[in-house]
Amino acid sequence: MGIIQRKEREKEEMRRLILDAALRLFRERGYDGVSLRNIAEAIEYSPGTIYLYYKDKSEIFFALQYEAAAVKRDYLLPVADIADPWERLVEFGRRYVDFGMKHPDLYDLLFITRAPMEYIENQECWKLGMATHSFFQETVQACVDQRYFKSTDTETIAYTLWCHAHGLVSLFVRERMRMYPEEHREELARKSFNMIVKMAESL
Amino acid sequence: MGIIQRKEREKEEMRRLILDAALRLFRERGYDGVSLRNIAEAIEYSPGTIYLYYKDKSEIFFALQYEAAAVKRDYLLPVADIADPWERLVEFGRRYVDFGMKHPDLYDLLFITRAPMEYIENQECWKLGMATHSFFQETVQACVDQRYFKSTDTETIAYTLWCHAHGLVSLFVRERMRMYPEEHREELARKSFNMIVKMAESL
DNA sequence: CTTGACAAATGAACAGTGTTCATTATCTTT
DNA sequence: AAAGATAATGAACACTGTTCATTTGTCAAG
Repeated sequence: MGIIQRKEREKEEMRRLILDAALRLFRERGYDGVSLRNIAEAIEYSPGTIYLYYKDKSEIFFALQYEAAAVKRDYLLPVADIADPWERLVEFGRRYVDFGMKHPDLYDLLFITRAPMEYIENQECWKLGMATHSFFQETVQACVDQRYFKSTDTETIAYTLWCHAHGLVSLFVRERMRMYPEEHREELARKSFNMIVKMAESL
Repeated sequence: MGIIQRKEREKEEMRRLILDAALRLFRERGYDGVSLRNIAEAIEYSPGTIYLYYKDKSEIFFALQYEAAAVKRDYLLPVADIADPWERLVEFGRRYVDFGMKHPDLYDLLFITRAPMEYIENQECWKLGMATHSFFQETVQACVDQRYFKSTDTETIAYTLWCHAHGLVSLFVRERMRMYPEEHREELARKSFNMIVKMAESL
């Protein structure tokens, strides 16, 4: 009975079609700048069809947010193999920033866009994000355990580093670096990352 | 000839009425969550009337953004009197964060909300923001001149500190701290601020 | 093959949006 | 009081997210 499987596959392909078009449009014009009719037109279907696959516009957003979280996890996953906690931490940070710079639209989806956050916490996306955050915090804890820092306040250390990385990326993503010439921005970001690493070494 | 003055005053009062209502509504439901009809209804005028005072919705936004920049400047202005550059810098940071925490809606307007940034640069708001940023950078420069830091890369130091402060505030403002219990968030932010100050001391 | 049943896609319709503008009402000046 | 200027209106336009009766397409049974 391969029929229902084929149907399921076709449904999945349709979802992909919708998500790909939606992401491309969101990326270009932002969530609010894109209408469902735009998405429908892009995939050459009628507006009503989309509602057969996603119950409303926000669910498309959540689906994309989940995918963004998955991409981010895959981006960060390899650092788990690094044995030394300090090296693991630095590489984690470097990849976090790198992810944000290379996928500003996904980063925006995950950490900046206003979403009904109360509803999100029950979702898979939240679990994924929490897992990553726990891994980060555990890495900091490992550094603390091995006396890499003078301070032993793991939570504050982790949070402080996150603040810097998030600030770095989100100023970039939301175009608040216009006082720096375009071609210097990336270099400045890299320098700043190296600086916070140096600062953390003597923390 | 008090008439045209009174007219001008009335026009100004009308603008105030619109901006106050708009800010209140934006604060509650966000820029996209508020319609011009909502604003019109709130001030008990017809939708068309608003267009006699602001040419479109985004101009209301820009007016509010300018006011936010002014509030922020007034918030930060007093630190100019602090003679010691290091103390001045720390107090500047403290007030910057404080402003963001106390006026999340204004901070959002200034540093997070997606706005047609290309158009903004010619506006008064941009000048105001640039002046503040220059003051910040000059303070860092003063610290560098007096050998408060080992590093002499003023630009990167200033940017790094800004990244942290902005990350701190924007994670708070956009509700990405839900993994920390509500009642601990402010304390964590304060601890993190103190930590970055300590880190900067040995920079 | 044809038929009947089910699923998928449609597009008109509803209530909302930002914005414009001819019309109406109000106030100022003669 | 009449004429002129200014302010306010609300209907209208093209858009939005969303729903749903209707049409179209697919596939198994007779």
